[in-house]
Amino acid sequence: MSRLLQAHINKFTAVSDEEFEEISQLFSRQEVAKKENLLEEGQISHSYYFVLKGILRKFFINEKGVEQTTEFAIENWWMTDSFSYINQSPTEFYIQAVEAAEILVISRPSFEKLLDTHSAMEKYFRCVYQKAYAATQMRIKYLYGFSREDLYHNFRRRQPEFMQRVPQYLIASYLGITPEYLSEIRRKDIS
Amino acid sequence: MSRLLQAHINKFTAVSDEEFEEISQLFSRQEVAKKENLLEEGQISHSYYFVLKGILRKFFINEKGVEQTTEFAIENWWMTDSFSYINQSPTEFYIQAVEAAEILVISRPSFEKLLDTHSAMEKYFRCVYQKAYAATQMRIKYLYGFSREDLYHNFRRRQPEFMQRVPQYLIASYLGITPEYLSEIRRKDIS
DNA sequence: CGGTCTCTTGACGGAGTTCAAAGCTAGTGG
DNA sequence: CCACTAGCTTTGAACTCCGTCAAGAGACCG
Repeated sequence: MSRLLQAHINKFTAVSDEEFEEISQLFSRQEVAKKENLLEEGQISHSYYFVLKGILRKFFINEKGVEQTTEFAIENWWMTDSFSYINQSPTEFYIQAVEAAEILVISRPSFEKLLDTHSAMEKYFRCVYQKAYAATQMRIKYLYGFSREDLYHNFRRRQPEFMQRVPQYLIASYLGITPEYLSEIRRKDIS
Repeated sequence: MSRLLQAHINKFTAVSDEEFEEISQLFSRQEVAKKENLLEEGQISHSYYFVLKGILRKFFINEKGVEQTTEFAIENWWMTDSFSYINQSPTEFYIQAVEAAEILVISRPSFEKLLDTHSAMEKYFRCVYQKAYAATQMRIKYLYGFSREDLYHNFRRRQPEFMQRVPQYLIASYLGITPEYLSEIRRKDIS
């Protein structure tokens, strides 16, 4: 059903074709239109998403009513609001498609079953989380140590694919700066 | 040997006394003096630490030569530089005891063995990472959405134990503000 | 006690925001 | 396939939060 997920799992652990066949039964495939919300503030996060194609973003709305993007997910990335998912508490986030996307969805009960019946998946998700955690740690380091301008240059250098596929006001939103200021930074670069 | 770790593991999964006996063979106990470094910039992170008593902190030194604290760990918390630990690359961080501490240490080879021979531990660490990841996600949300002043009030409300046990200049370092500005914020609160 | 480490105070400066308005671009319907 | 509109990007001026520097006041440890 989805070679992409199978390949991703096999990067971290080994599952046979037969086992993956069983695993993939627990997922469903879904198309998401541009700007469609998969999750909205106040809801409880019941699903886990794996991106096959397209881009998702996670954002919240701050006190001033401004959208703050905290995470992008492209092909091969997992996405959910873990906090709401773990505690089954109302989320403070939105998950939205930046561009039309194709995803795999697994519900919480199925996810539990997945982990209980396939011990390889415990390992897989341990690795996925470990990596995601390490990445966020680095992210926090950057948020602290860098000026907004350096953040932009760093982002540009490390994630060039996002620069091309994501509109500028969303990059500003991800970097925690205003579109106006981002525009100013870019002007400096060119001249 | 350590009831604390056993209890923590049993919060997420079930291990018998006998199994825990085996598990605990892989750890060693260590005392850390105040201000002693467990890890220094440029080294490779070979160990994972579990705090039994006291406080550790992780920090890096930014371009201006200022220490930026990115994480505290108290009783029942795990600590390492995951990025260096996973990739076996030189770390950019220091890990230091804020106050005299007592910790459990497990080396990377032992950690691998732990995961390979005790499948319950895959589950345990999957849960630990999942939680840690969710916590960092929230942390990033706060770093974006809040002013430095709000960050302080939020920290004070949510982590009162740290307020009491950690000196103010370290809290400033954790919040990413100067001790001077933290002092100014506190003054406003009192009057 | 004496010295180092921590916390406070105040004047000044700069990075980044806010607000308002104008120029672009891309999608949509006729 | 063109025209129109809504959404995106750019510009500039005023303002604010927070950092820097310098100096003084406590507080803790030997």
